[in-house]
Amino acid sequence: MEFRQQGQDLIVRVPGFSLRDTLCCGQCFRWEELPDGSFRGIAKGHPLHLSQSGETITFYQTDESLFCSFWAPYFDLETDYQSIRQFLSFNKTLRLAEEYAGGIYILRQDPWETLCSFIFSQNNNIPRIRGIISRFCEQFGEPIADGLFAFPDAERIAGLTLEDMAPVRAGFRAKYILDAAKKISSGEVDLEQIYLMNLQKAEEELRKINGVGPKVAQCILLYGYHKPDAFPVDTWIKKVLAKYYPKGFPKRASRYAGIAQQYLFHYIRTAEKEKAE
DNA sequence: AGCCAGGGTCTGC
DNA sequence: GCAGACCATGGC
Repeated sequence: MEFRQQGQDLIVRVPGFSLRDTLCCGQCFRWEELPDGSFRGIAKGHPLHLSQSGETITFYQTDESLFCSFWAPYFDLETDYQSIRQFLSFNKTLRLAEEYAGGIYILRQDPWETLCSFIFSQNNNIPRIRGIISRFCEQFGEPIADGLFAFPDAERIAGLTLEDMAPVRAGFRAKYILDAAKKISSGEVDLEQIYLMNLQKAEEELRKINGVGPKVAQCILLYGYHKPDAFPVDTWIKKVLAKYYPKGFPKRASRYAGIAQQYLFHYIRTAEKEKAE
């Protein structure tokens, strides 16, 4: 990864990285693709507009200090994904998935936002998850920039009633969000401590929250805590496991099982659709 | 109309 | 421990 300032923008070269695949692969729900193919979004209260052309990413209106302290870690630009991809390619299906979806980087998202996002995700589809989260932030988050809202903090949400949540149209998930907010803001569950825990303890801790089961917990650990061995199993991954790994997922991949999972998820959902066309 | 969507809880065996 | 009903909502 190399970068340089160009006027008010920051220009970054990241070979192998795909901005679109990274932002549209289902790990995050708040980035919007504009008609010109660029993306606009907000993370930890920082608004951003960026685009990709070839191996070059342009972070508009971004200075070096914010890039180094926040955006480079957020997009995980310091990690060597080429060697991870090579490591995973020992298996034929993994190699195909890696070749197809290897441009995906695993973001370092905020744990609280990730927790809520994947509670909203249960028994739901990606477009509707995006809509729910968008309404949630518009209703309860601070306006930051034109049309962009911060993700509301747990303390704010803990003070809401189910009635307040109605406009979000989250269905049965609304009560889980309120339970999460109460347990986080009261300190009953400490999101900071989870960074220090191993996978199993971390999952146990997260599952103290109503509406957080194994799949949601693993998503939070992978996308919110950047634990690359977390392995979320949803309906799509179940199909992959049944079809390609009836004897179990290769143990050799377990160190990067979450990244493999993300490649497989994107591969099975989009590559097969393309083939059908 | 019925099924599915990045599931979890609760009940009954 | 494990299957099965049930849970809101929207797109197809």
